[in-house]
Amino acid sequence: MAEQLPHLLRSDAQDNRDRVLDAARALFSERGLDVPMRVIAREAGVGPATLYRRFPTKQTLVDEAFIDELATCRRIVEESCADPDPWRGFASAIERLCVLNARNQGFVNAFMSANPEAEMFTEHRVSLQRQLAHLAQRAKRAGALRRDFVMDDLVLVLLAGRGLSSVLPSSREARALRFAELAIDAFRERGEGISVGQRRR
Amino acid sequence: MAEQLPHLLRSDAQDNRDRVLDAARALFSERGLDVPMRVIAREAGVGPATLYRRFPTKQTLVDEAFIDELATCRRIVEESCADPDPWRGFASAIERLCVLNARNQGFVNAFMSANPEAEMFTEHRVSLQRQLAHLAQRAKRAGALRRDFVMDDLVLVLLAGRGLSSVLPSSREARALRFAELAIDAFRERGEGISVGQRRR
DNA sequence: AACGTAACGGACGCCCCCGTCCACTTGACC
DNA sequence: GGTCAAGTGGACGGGGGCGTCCGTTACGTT
Repeated sequence: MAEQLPHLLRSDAQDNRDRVLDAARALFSERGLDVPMRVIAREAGVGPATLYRRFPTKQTLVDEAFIDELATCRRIVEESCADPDPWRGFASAIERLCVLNARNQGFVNAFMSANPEAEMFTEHRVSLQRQLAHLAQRAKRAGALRRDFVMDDLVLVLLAGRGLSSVLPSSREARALRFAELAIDAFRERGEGISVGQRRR
Repeated sequence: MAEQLPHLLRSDAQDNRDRVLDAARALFSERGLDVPMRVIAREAGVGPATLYRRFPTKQTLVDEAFIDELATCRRIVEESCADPDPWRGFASAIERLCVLNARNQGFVNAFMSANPEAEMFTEHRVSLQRQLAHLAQRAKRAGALRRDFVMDDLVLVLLAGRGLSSVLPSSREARALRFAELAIDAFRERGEGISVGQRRR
């Protein structure tokens, strides 16, 4: 996590850099991406110039700050792929991604849609999307995932999860879990009992 | 819609007021609430001062601009309550509210959470919430709505619907419909293969 | 047509945010 | 301990949004 490439930075510079990243992570997670750079700098106990020297643009800082979360994403999806039960793997991926999104306000915004020029993100995005697609296809083949499921549905749910940002931090996690539960139920293939009122040609 | 209280405003003033409201509605719907007042004024073909004279604060403008949508909300919920089929009423309310939210970017933000001091909104909110609760209870009693449903779930879905703001306007409506479909499926009581839609005891 | 007042809009001040510059400080190496 | 480049933070300029002031315009009434 802490950068330890053959210490090109002076020790105090490295300290400050780490403190800035910590502060950025905390604030981005708590309040979303539109936290002023000054606030991050003040929180980290450095001046604005120091912050800007390490991270020339706000985007750079955002990218660096969320590298860990990105790794978490990959781990979640990989563990889900490793689950022998296709449906449980699929469902647990959704649940854990929802919780992760709820915990980090800014992450989905940073990852999805937002910045098209962040090469690092797009690269990981396509990779993640491929794994998720595989996960979904496996679950569908097992007959557990609704037949009309498409990948866009997953994006829809993940994007929607962003909407519960406004709830107060205390209940945020519980909300995310409930939301995931509902989403998973929505995706579950329901038995042969065909319901009226849903098929709208 | 157009204010016609015994014309206290001069004709040109009334015209400008209407144009401002039209522009505000269009821009808020399309781009969300964080549209600069200047942009609204320019779009309406008036100066900033004129705008601020009619609507002393941005909040005032937002409130006025969304009065119609609020009425639409009420109508949707009332029509759903009037539906003899409990589940269909509940489901159609969700679907239509989702579409309405997708069509008007800023509306949910304006209505939910956002401004606690907008007395007009809060008043309507509690009233709407009561009706929705009735709708839900009726559907639950009919055995069509999942037993563990709570009102917070509905808020969750409506709030989440806000998250699909980022998709481009073209596919927005289709997304909203699909999202509503998923939400409705999530809420449907899954059970003994009973077909919902017609009252099943 | 003339007049008084409501209405208008360009210009202003204020604040917040971004990113940069520069004179001062401090860590690291001799 | 001395040296010096790397590092630091306060101050600056630019941009944009909000809300207001004031000289000018034009409605509508007589």
